[in-house]
Amino acid sequence: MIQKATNLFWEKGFHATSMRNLQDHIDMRPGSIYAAFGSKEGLFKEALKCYTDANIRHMQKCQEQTSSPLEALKLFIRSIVKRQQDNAHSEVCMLVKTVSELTEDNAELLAESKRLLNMMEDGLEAVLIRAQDAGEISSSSDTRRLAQFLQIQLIGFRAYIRINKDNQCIDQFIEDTFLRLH
Amino acid sequence: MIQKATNLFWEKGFHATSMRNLQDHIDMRPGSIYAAFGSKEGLFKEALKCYTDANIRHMQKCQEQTSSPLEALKLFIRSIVKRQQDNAHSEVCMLVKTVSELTEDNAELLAESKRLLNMMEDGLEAVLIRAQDAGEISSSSDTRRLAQFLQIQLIGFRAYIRINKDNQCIDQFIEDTFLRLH
DNA sequence: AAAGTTATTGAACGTTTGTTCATTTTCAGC
DNA sequence: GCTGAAAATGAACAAACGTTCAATAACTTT
Repeated sequence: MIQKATNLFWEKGFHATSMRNLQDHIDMRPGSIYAAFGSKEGLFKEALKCYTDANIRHMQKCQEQTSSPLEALKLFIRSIVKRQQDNAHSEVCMLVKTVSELTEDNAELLAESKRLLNMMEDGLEAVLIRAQDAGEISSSSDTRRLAQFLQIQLIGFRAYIRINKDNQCIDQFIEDTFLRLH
Repeated sequence: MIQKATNLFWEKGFHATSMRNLQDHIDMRPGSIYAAFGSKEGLFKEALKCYTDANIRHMQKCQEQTSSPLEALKLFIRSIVKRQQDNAHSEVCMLVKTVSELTEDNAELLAESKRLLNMMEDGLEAVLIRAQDAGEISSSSDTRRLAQFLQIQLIGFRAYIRINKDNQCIDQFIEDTFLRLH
């Protein structure tokens, strides 16, 4: 049910999603929603959490599929890109979209989105450190910097797919990105 | 006056900017606005044009400041990044923000934003071709691909600054990006 | 200066917004 | 099966939304 709300918020954004839209989409009446979440902002905050949790789970799934941390990272980024390419809506990352949309008028949600994005970056770095321990990348590499680099690339890729859905150049850019990590 | 409207739309986004906000900010009454632009969408479309024109002019200014096309590109990207770092609002590119925010409910504005972003990419490629002619990058380089690459990097940089305003890592990433062009 | 044309005004319209709350329904525990 | 707490309902609220238009003001032309 929070899942459904998350998808609607993700697609339409915070402001363009009305409580009526949500009521229809998750099949709940206003009273119940407000009893459970207090406000539109409260529900949105829950959606941000739901979205981030799903992404962290996805990252873990990727790590379980291979013993190579670097391969897991590639799998992670490739699958996100592929899903966006195949999906009709072709949405960018919900956290990035939120950080882009909101202002200080919704300071708490804005700060929370930034916090979750930095959490995702920490997750990337954790895998990069494992790659370093496994000897897949140089021990002299700055893993924090590499995580920032990957974060920037992924954000850029997803925005570009949103703009030019049919352009298949991204697959090659992903390869190039990982060549640079070594 | 369109300038002022552009700035407000840029900061708050299409949906969060109300016609009342605009009336106050540009000091016009609803009747005049609707006589001139027909609708909120009409005014927003004009704002998109205004924003893009300013960016194209900025690119041209950068080219006038140096005889090296590659140096002009670096100047362009660095100045955009710097402005965003110094500015209190720290907004991402208005066109990217709009593409991220809007759905098929505003199909025309969405398509127009994508079109303008591709126009900007064409502008980047034009300078890259000049760089190629000047021998600054290999004649075997795919300038279309390089333009896509730069576009992706710039979008990623600006999103990252929006998330982590104080993190100064971007300056180094810009240097790295241009090392890769040779 | 009068007449005609264009631009500006701001009150008002019908919707839609986020939210509330008295009422009804649901479901334990006895 | 009755009772009391918990959850769900949906009509209703004030405020804000995008937009319209008769009335007024400001310029042009003669």
